[in-house]
Amino acid sequence: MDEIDRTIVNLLRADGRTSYAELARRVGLTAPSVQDRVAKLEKNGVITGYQAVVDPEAIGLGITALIGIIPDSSADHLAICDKLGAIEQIESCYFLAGVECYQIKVRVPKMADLEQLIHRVAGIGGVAQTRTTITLSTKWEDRPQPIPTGEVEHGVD
Amino acid sequence: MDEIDRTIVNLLRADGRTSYAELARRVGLTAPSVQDRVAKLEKNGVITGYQAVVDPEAIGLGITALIGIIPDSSADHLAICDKLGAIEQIESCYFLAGVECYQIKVRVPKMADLEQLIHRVAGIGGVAQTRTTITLSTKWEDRPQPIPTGEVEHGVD
DNA sequence: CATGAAAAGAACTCCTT
DNA sequence: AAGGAGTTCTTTTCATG
Repeated sequence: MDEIDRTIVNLLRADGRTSYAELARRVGLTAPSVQDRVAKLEKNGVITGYQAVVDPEAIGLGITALIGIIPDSSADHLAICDKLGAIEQIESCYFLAGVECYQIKVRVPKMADLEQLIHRVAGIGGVAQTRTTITLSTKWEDRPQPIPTGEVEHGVD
Repeated sequence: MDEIDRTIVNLLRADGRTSYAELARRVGLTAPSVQDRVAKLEKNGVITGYQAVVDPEAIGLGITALIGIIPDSSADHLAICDKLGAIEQIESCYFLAGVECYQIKVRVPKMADLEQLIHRVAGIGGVAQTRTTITLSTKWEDRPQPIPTGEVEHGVD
């Protein structure tokens, strides 16, 4: 992971469809070399995939909500995660250092869907309480930040 | 936005580098037709971009935190948003229907960076209080959910 | 709105340094 | 780890139904 790799990753985060040829021009290498580097970045788990970024409102998911989840003290967390994972409306799920052990972000078309979803989450075994907050607007999301230069090991080379 | 468009968007969310040729095979059209549809989806704001998905830990951003922000009653929200937007460690920013008007998600290499960041946020004019929660683990993030079929208008065609 | 053909460019593999 | 050459595939444009 040198300066060139960092540049490649930054470029691919800004535009995931940048061609190897274009990347090669930007970093001053040839396409096969860049392809080689990208393959290694993927293999080493630095780049884990590529996604089209979609406007949720444009596909009928106009309502976004954050739900904090408080489990029972004796809750089975593996089971809770499994059950949460099965709910496809949950876009992200964090395990937190707080009373609300989990925070999930959900997207639904209508308020009625949100209500149904909350009941479903609240009904999961081991879930004591939920707290839902509606997002009124998304200022920004998934904004890539530059890779810090002071670097860290990442396993296999 | 018909069934074919939905399939294309779903495929591109799952893998943003899928070629037009491959998409064409999957939806039973030719590459130029698919290219045409994708161009329209981009033009209409359904697809807003493409991103490589990067493992934050692998690039030295091992610490993720959620920060709730409570503003003064008389706060200038445009100014707050501007100041928050200038902080590049903030990956996302939501305006919420709650006491904590904003929730931001930040990523930093070290705890010392988080501390510095909290002070910076707390120092923004109009910010009365912040509440930071460390994420102990990310169960999943940015998981694309299928596009609902009962559809919604999205402006220009 | 989709297709087919044709030209340009990119990706991929192999091989050399 | 990078560059060069050659092959294959894709992208892109354009004319047509």
